[in-house]
Amino acid sequence: MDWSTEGGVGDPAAVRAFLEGDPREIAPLILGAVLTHHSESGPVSVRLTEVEAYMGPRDSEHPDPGSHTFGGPTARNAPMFGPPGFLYVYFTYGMHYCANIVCGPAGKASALLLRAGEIVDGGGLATLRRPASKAPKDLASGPARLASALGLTTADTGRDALAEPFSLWLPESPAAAVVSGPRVGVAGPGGTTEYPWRFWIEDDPTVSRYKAARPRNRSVAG
DNA sequence: CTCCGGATCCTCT
DNA sequence: GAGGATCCGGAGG
Repeated sequence: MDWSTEGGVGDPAAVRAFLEGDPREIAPLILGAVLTHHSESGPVSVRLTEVEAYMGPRDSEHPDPGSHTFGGPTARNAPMFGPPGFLYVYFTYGMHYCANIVCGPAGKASALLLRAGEIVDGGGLATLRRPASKAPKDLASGPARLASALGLTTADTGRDALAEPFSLWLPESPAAAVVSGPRVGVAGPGGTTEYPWRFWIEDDPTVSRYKAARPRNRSVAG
């Protein structure tokens, strides 16, 4: 990757080649990249400040018990088994969407969950989509918040993030201070320090606050 | 500031 | 059936 390109790298072929690698190596380099979605209502752009890497199925080279693909292909996770640069968007908790960018060559079933970012364009539209946010830095400070601010839903899963109405620009240079730690909200062994695959820009105010996975209420008593 | 519970339905076993 | 790669508002310190 030619990091000296003025204004960053936006050529889809170059970006897709970059995304063909291991998401754990891509993660610290993709921080600072700008993802844009041109919807009918207008564009919104987010500068990524926090991502998480998710690897492959249990019988693969890099199994990941925290990944949606751990148990193998399903209807939902199908895009993760496809080529890099495409979106994997899933619906969770009955009300939220979260978006990933598929990484690795087709078949690896790895991806980067877009956990947080700074809205750098289309702040008005992002605010309309996220009326609950109390400050601009909170517009995309969480995976469901980021997806909401960008207007992403399961209608977008499987779509190419490197072609209209989307675009992805890699930063002019890698972020100076990137740190890593265990992934947020992942229950079981995949959420431990054995899998320190959450990456974020140190001290960036838009990074989400860490929360460990919380056990659910049991609806049925013993 | 931190902690906690409820919301709400799709997905896979 | 069970539970989730979450968010938000309210209560308490």
